[in-house]
Amino acid sequence: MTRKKTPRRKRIRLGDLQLRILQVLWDEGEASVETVRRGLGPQDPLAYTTVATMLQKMEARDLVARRMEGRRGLYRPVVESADVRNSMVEDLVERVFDGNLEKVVEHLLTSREVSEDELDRIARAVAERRDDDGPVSRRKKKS
Amino acid sequence: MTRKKTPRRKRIRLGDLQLRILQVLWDEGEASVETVRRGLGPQDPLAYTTVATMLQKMEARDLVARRMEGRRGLYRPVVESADVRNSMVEDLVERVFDGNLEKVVEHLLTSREVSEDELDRIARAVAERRDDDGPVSRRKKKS
DNA sequence: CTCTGTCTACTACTCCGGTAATACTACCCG
DNA sequence: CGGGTAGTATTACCGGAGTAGTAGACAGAG
Repeated sequence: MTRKKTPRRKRIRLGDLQLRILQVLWDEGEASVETVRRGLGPQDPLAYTTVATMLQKMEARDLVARRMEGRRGLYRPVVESADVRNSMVEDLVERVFDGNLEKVVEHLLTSREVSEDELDRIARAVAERRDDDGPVSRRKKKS
Repeated sequence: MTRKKTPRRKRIRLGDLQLRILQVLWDEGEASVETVRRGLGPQDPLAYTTVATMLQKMEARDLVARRMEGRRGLYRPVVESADVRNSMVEDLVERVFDGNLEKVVEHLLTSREVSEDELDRIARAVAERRDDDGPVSRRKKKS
């Protein structure tokens, strides 16, 4: 594939905490360590320094960026949520389902309780996707 | 019947190698270290001991079981592929998509190149699933 | 100007996946 | 019989995630 259009097509693999932190940052836009810490939820609160350390590590890996405001650091996500999701899904599809998309969907449908409702919406999404793209598969969607 | 067969609903999280090893074992049924090693593919072959070590670790974690045949160990998968897939998918859906199934499907549909063909098959799967669910059980999920 | 609380920086430690070298053991072959 | 071969067991090491303590810097309260 080698698409030059996307510069950093690096597979991103994140741990739990990192992901949760990013989620906070995506919500918040920019946040101090304390804000992030709070954003992680009240249950089983982490030490301030834990969050700080993690953020540092993530900065080192260019997952987030820091901007100093006075002597306070404000963190901002560098990677986009879509990219991360993408990476992780791709990763899974590849690792577990051998890259086979249908297998995944099928699995999703059979392995969980799926409500009529959900089924409906999914069907609709598929249909939409279908005429949206017309009978052409190789066309790149330009939205 | 006591409690050996207890449906262990434990989330399984596996690394790359572990997953690949399991895949071999699922295929093979039962395999020696060497067989597994070969099964991992000719490209970038791992040291025998690497595979052996990994298998040991996995045995310790009850992912695989070992049976001695003479002085040779034959490994057999303990976890089932469906369970593992399930775990990993669930994990992802939860971690990344907040448990929202549609989001996943939608993501799958928009983030990759999806061929007509695939769309077709997916649509069919959904439809099937819907039918399937009709007469049998009208179960609603927790909304 | 000093005390106290907040923030960052640095360091440390555990656990696990991955990778492998070494060392030991038993078997088969010539 | 003796040595190569195949197998196991033991041990080690790295990197990354996760968790946190401690030290140092500074700012605002009196």
